[in-house]
Amino acid sequence: MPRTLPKHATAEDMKYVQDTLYVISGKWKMMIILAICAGNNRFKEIQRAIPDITPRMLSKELKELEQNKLVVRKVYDESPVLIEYGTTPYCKSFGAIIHEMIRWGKEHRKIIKR
Amino acid sequence: MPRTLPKHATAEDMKYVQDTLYVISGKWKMMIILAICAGNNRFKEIQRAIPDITPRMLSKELKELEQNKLVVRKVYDESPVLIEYGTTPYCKSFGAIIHEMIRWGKEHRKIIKR
DNA sequence: TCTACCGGTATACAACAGTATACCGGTTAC
DNA sequence: GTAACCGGTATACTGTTGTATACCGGTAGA
Repeated sequence: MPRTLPKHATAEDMKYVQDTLYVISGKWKMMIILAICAGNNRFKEIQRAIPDITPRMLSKELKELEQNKLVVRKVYDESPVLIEYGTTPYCKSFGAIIHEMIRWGKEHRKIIKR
Repeated sequence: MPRTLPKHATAEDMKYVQDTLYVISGKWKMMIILAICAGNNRFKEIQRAIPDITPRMLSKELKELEQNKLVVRKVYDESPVLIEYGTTPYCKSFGAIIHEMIRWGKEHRKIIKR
């Protein structure tokens, strides 16, 4: 893993970075993913797991996550119909970034505090 | 580098992630950092290097980057006074995340396109 | 029948991020 | 003196993001 800034990052590279940022931007997206990973798979479960989120935001963010294939929405055609959200294997590829962010954020707080 | 999502990420961890996201959020921050890395160290140089940025935004983003110690503002007391922006060694610790984002964004575009 | 849960949607609004446009005082080059 | 560059600031606006609050039809249990 390189520890220097890319000196020759192209405009193309920047687009990729912006894409990645776009996909995870949004106040609740990360929390939603983690809530699902923690076993909250139904709409109301996720809502309860994330105290202050409104159903409107949850609905909206879930749709975006689904479009970006980080989350799948499964409909079980029982009665009453059961809906479950799950993370995709692809979503797990996100792990590296999340861990890097935790590490960097931790470090950052130390740096800023002095 | 772990390739799975953190199953037991704490609320604390989430704060760090949000912090990291906060520091690099902003439409122009990444481009500003890369522009400086590419050798554009003066205000107007950076402005010319990033075609559509307004001086207001450049000023604002530079201040935030300075507060977060990713960028330093050096004043050379010649006449006329010369001001130079530079990235900090700390800023380079960001490299890992940028590279991860480029990699992931590239991958993501493939995934989404099919 | 009444209440409560499910998976959401509708409408209106507030807050924040970003843009457009003009301008500032100081310095140097013609 | 006047034009152009430097490093920005001021004001007003637009656009996007997130919030608040209420509500929907369908199902299940008492």
